[in-house]
Amino acid sequence: MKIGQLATLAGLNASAIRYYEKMGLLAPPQRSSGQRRYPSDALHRVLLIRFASDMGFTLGEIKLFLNGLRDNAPVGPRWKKLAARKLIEVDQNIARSLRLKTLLQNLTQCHCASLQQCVGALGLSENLRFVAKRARAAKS
Amino acid sequence: MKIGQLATLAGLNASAIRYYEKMGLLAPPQRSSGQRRYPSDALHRVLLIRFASDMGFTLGEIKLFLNGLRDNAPVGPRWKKLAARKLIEVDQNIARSLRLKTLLQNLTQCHCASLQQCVGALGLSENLRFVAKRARAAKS
DNA sequence: CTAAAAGTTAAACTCAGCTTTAAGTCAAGC
DNA sequence: GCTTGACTTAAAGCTGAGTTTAACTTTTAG
Repeated sequence: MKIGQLATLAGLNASAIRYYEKMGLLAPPQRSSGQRRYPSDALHRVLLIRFASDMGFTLGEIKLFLNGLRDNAPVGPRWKKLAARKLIEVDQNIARSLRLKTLLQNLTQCHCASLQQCVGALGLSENLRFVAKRARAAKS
Repeated sequence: MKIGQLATLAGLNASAIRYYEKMGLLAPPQRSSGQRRYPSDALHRVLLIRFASDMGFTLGEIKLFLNGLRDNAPVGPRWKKLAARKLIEVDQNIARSLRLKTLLQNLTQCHCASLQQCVGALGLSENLRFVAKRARAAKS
């Protein structure tokens, strides 16, 4: 299979496939007069990369557990550890998004003429100060 | 107030304040022998920018409704429209995150030795193909 | 008075995940 | 055999929201 076909089947650009190879996620395939020729199971591998990427893993993380054969730890436990950590991130993201949603709903439903009025009316000024305080604390 | 104090109170770096000014979100303040001197209400403005930024608005969007006095539309309705649109994005983000959470939970709880086995066992292969198909469709 | 801390600028750098460009080589159809 | 489309490379560009750097000036503390 040539790179264009693989890319089409995976829903990517060919440049993305080459990028994965360069980043060490995809083994360099055989070449036929300079051009890459992929075995058919390469598609599964690429789809797996896309899948993990869609799940929020960085390419670095994906590389870690796809090429982890040289490490001592078995692949399964390491992968589960990664997944568990990502699960925490996802949960935090959900919690944050829910808070944002509440705030946005309040803001879209209020009858103020300006955002500044809204913020005052909804008592968000304290929120603002709190956020700033936390940011200051986080920096020190 | 000098820029450092404003930055500290807002929980930002001074460079961020200068960046906001450069991007047109913050009016250039008075200067005293070349240095910026801010009135006390500048803090409120900066906090407002941070607040909106935390809510997921881009600086471009924030600029739009903070400096929108030259436009015809009143600030309130325009802001609400933006907020409503952002609300949709937030909802999509939540939905996506919830799906990811389910997948990650399944993956962390299964007993496969490798991710590839997991994907097979959980019937995610179809998912992968579906994702690829959607990606192909989205490109055409 | 002097040294350190905080201010100034423009321009370059950061992060991730690619895409685009330029300049060339190879393959496929007529 | 010729054109067109697909492939090759390295290097540069893109996005957003700033940060960092370098070289310099101003303010503040001792």
